[in-house]
Amino acid sequence: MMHPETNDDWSRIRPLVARLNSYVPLNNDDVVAIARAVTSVRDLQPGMAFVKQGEQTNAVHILMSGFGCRYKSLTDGQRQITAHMVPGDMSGFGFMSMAIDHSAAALAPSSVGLMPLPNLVALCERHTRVARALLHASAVDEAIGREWLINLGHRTAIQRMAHLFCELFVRLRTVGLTEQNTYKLPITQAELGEALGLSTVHVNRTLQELRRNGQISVKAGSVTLLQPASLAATAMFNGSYLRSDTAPVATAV
Amino acid sequence: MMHPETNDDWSRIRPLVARLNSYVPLNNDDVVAIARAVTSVRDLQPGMAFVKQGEQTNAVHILMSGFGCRYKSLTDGQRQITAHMVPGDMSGFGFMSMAIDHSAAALAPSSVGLMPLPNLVALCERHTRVARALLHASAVDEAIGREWLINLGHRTAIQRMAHLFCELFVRLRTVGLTEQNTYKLPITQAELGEALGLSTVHVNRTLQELRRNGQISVKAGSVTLLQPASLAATAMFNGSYLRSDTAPVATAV
DNA sequence: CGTTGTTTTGAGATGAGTCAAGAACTGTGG
DNA sequence: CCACAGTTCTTGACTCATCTCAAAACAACG
Repeated sequence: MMHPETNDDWSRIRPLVARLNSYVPLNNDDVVAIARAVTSVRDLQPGMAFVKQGEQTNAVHILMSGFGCRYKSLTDGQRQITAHMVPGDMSGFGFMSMAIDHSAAALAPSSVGLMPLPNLVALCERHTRVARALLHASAVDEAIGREWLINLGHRTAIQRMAHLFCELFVRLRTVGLTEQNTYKLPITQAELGEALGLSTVHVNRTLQELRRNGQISVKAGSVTLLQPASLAATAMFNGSYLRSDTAPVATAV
Repeated sequence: MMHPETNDDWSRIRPLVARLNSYVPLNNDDVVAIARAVTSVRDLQPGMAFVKQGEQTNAVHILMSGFGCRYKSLTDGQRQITAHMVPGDMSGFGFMSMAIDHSAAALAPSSVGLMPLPNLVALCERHTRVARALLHASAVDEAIGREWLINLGHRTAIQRMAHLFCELFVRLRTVGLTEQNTYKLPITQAELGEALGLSTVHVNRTLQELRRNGQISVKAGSVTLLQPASLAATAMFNGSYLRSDTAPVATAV
């Protein structure tokens, strides 16, 4: 008979653990408990939704690998992406007896784990640190949403895009998915536009401008921040909202 | 010696209770416990902040009366309002050991109550219904944020404004602060613009258009929805994200 | 009745959208 | 290994929603 904690289980929850651990240091017990609370994991192709608007859910979805997003479909057939999901992110847990107002889907080949609500509750009760880390994570998610609001409300196309690249860099670095200043971003320009509230055409032109400025390079679904400081400056990016430390003014990127 | 529950205490938490009760029916015990968990109440003049970016807090703030907002200040001196606060709304509770990323202030003369974190925790532990209602409320707050993202990302000026007027109508009705199709909205056009991501000038012109269409009337800080259905249509407003019922497609407004 | 903040109007500038078409990939089957 | 179909990316020309600047009308308030 096989033990539930295989190597596989471990690597699967690594991003989640990395993220939570960045907020509240966890011990081995905590990590084992998290691994045990995740029941099933399923693989998704790009475009497949794992949370659907209007449904009710009794489990929390955790992105284990790949890349995803939450979005709302609009009446005119368009959609607005309201958040990106990187490995270690989970869908909010405030939707118990409520029809959920948005959908979530994979943007790249991904795997998604399920943590049934009872497991989550038990996990939080027995592992205070995990509970605090989860609360912290959800506070950061909210803060990200607020920053997006500023993006759409006050920033120009180039600022928005630069800001998104900075945000994703920091988030992916937190879960150990960056190499130097490079990370995988396997999404189309159209999808970028759906998140940034820009037309595909304008996304393209804006990307060109960032490349022309020597601020980033994009090839084969990978983004490299060539001049992180300059990029952060044009984005008016200050990463402190993504961090747990209480430093009032954090260094750029 | 005076009993803690005076008439005053009761009327103060009425909006909060109304809101929570709309999500999960509460009994008298629950209500009394909520009233007791609120320690101090303080009055604020327009413009005064009660949550400040960068601070840490060990209490939740509850707007008892008046009108407020959360916002982020930008480097260029502008600010983006990220959420309106109507009576019964509370500041998120995910910021325990964390520097908060935004500020909150009164937009009209308001009173704000404090609920220390220990009280909140005890309240949730002993009153499951209240805990569920609070979670529900915070899920609705998140949903509102997502809808704002769509506002800024995909809707035109007139749609955004119509949407905001619909949203506020439903939210204020939930806490019993509407009369017929009228509610108090004691904020300036400039402040409207800060929420909608529009210049003051354009706010003005957009308001005129809504008036010319006979969709709303605005006088002396009061808004009246003259043609709610028409307004909801131009806004592409569907209020189901504000409600607790699970009806898949709710009626407009 | 002046001072200050808010609303309204006008005119010109511009960032981003739309439409349309061509180029460059990507993967697939012969 | 090539040809083909389907995306995705790129470019150009034109339109338009919204912004900016600037000033006037109005309101509130001591």
